[in-house]
Amino acid sequence: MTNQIDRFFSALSDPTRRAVVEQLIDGPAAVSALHDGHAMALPTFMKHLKVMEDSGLVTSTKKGRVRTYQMRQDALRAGADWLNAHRTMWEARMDRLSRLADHMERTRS
Amino acid sequence: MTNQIDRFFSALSDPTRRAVVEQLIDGPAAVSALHDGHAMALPTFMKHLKVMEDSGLVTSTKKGRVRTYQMRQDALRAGADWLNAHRTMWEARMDRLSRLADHMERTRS
DNA sequence: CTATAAGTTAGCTATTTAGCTAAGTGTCTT
DNA sequence: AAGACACTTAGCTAAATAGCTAACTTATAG
Repeated sequence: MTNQIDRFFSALSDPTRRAVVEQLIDGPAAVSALHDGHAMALPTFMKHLKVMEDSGLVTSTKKGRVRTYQMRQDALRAGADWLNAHRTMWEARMDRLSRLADHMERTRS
Repeated sequence: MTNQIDRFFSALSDPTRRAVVEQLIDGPAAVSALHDGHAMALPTFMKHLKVMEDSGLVTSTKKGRVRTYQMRQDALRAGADWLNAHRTMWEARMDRLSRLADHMERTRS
């Protein structure tokens, strides 16, 4: 039942996974390079990578014994769009409210 | 250990909770008004509201027997900022790469 | 050809999450 | 004062998540 945007936000709700995004923005990297510096067992870390891949954030390809992860094109688009759209609606509403307050201020008996 | 941004993304990873955000953008609403149309028991629904309040997305106040929820000022800001910043970095990198590819194209023997 | 390196798979535990029902607490309304 | 209304609390279950170790597979290096 959980759809893509659920998985997207869920993937970003963990600091380990956000760190991976930040690292991958600088370019593709192998599992062990990504794992470096994370104080957790490799299989645990690999579960995070799987979550990220399932969420559409990243893709991976294997060559020889090394698997390389990379950001996916437009990975951050859908979530950013959702947030920007809703933030815009919210700010528009705040605007209307403050204009209304202004008006009531100016026209008070 | 889970920090505010974890909770923020986690709160938005559920469709029920995103629907509540959308409803609250139109203005504050009482628990039962928010609950309307969601096919789940009220206590279950209230847990979602608690998650949202803990995440900093919304606040609530109680007057008489009615509790009213409202969007919090700048609720969507932190998450939108994170995403926009990272998307920008990513797109800048893509730009550099495509300029590089161009250059190699033009200077090939 | 053996050893090491890079992942992977399997299987376990603890915690969190999402759902439920039943019963309780105040606050209106009549 | 009684009943209805709007939550709230308590306590349960099932499934998902995050972590671990141990053992396995497949490349590459020597």
